[in-house]
Amino acid sequence: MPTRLTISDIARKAGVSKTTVSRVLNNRPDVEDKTRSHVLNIIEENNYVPSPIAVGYVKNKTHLIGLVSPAEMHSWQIEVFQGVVAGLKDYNYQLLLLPHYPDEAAESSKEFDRILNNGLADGLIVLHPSLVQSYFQKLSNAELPVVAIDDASSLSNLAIPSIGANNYTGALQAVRHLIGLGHRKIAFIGANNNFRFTRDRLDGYKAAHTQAGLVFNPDFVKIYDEDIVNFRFLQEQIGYKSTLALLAQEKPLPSYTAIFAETDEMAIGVMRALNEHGLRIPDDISLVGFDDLPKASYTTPALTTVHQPTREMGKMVVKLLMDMIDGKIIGQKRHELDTEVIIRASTRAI
Amino acid sequence: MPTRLTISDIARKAGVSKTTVSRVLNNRPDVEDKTRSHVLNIIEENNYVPSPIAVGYVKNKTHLIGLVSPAEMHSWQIEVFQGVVAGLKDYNYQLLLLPHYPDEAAESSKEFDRILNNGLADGLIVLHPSLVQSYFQKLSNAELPVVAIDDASSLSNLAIPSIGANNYTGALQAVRHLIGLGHRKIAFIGANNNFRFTRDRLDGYKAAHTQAGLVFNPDFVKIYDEDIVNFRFLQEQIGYKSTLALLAQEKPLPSYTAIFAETDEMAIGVMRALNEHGLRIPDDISLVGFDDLPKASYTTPALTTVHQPTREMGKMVVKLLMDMIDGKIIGQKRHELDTEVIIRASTRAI
DNA sequence: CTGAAAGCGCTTACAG
DNA sequence: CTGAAAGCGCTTACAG
Repeated sequence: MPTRLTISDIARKAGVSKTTVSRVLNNRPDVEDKTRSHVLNIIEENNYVPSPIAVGYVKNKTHLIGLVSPAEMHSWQIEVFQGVVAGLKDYNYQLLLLPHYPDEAAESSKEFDRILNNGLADGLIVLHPSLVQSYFQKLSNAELPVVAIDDASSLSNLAIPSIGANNYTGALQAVRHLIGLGHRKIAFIGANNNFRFTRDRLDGYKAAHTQAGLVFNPDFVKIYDEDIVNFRFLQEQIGYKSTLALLAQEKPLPSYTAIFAETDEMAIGVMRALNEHGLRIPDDISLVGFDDLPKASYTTPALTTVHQPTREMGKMVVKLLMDMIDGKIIGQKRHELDTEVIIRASTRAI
Repeated sequence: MPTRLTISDIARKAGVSKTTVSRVLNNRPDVEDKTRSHVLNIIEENNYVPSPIAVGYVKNKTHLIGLVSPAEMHSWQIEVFQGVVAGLKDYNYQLLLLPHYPDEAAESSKEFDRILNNGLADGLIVLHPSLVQSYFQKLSNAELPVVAIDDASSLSNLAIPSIGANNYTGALQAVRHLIGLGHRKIAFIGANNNFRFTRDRLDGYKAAHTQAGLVFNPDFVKIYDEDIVNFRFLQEQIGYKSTLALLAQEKPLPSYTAIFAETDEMAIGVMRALNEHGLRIPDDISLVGFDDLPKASYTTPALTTVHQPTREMGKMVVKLLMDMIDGKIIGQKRHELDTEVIIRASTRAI
């Protein structure tokens, strides 16, 4: 096939006008059956496919969904991403990647402008929790349908609908599990609460204490306070450093018998720190993570954690965006999906 | 911004013709400096960005790269994928996902036609080892630049350039590592050799024996022969089942002291089978995998394996495709990148 | 039910 | 150095 066939070629071969071919292509009712099947035959014979770029151009609709994410995705983001891809199966849309490269953080506003003005996508999915607020501001002003996944925007009441796990309940369940095992002194390790999910998980931790009639000890809550530029690479270190700080408080042995880490990556850092101090999991200290990353079942011991329905979240975000594009929905709502505690080998009764 | 500005708006505001604006936009030299800077100012002031779809349409170039992959990517594919994204940073191209959904395998030819005729991408990256031959045939006939990653096409001499790890040398190194530790009887577990990489790894295993003056025992080579429809989900099972078959051959104890598994996923299956039979790694049997997946360092014991430079492969595939699109290269070559044995805890001297 | 014409937002010869 | 006109491959009123 040297040069691609156009609608004119098909019209000529079929002996009809381009208009009629276009009608057939778009399944318009106002075409005689005979004409339609004849044109369809010609199309079939010649293996003709209309140029998507021409169609997109004239219809002002590309059938492309832009996915804004860090260039280097974090394990959790990849899971959601795969859910998005799975969700797209049911729609006649394709996914365009709009990665954000962190080294351009300095001029990130410009970089984000480039992404936003890209003009190629009919809608945007934001899978980038640490996206700067000003960008969300711009997004919410844009005419483009946008939906976010576990984002920071919700903290400032921007008009962007979002989807996430029920982080509050998830944390509540996790800590309840520990309490159910007899633990009474449970430490919390997390990052600063610039993120909605970090805040919610801490709240869940506190609520579990309250509901069980326990008072949590603020000394046992380690919030890593430095600014988190690159959340992906810092998490393990946050877990590690926070645990060291926690251990330094009580010598030689800590009084808490369990630790709830805000993410699995942090939990892995916790494991490393405990290991180095000769503390055994779960014999000396029980440990619960959050996220249920694929690697959570490969740690030693396998990590008890809170499962997030990442695939479902990906699928749901697609459906939501599609509804927005179709004008069926004027979003702005927050949707939360249920979590589940996955009990593995890092927790035990005392 | 209610309606988007067009080049005509800018031309009017600047008091020049659309042609001149277009020249400025495209950095053509034949514009007076004064005119250029004036137009540039107007563009800047109005925050004007040319419609990529219109530009793509008229230039017949979308600046989009299509990535053909399974909808559900396998850990190794994700690593390469991230390399592709990283590689794209240096080019003015964006990535369009062209996932293949396996349930449509029945009519996969049609499904692949849809992808191929998509017409939106200026070039294609195929990250889908089990892609059917007929599709590669079509790809090689298409006018579109295509480059594959560790594909099956090379087996049939199709004219598609490809990139992969040096699987032969990688396997050679892995088995040499075992031989260096004193192992003399080393089993091999792999899948059928419909894939170039499976064949090469087996060849490397054999070569290591030959070069060391050892004869390998064909009874110790377990090739899982059933057709592999969904490589992702079967690997762990292949490792598991093949190990069981291997163990059934010699009772109660095997005479080999090490196993080389063709992939890390298979190695994980091997671990499970050995565990169930009360054989300890590495005390009773040493184990080496291949791929160095992220989870390889989280297994118990941490897996000694062959590292593939997946990020580099991703970057390289982008560069190659860009050169092809620019007409700098008429590919067809196979490129291989070096591997490295990562020694962890699953191997030891005997 | 069908077709001629205009137009989407750009670029590219062509002419000056 | 600059602009008028044609054209890329479709769709969409409009007229019949």
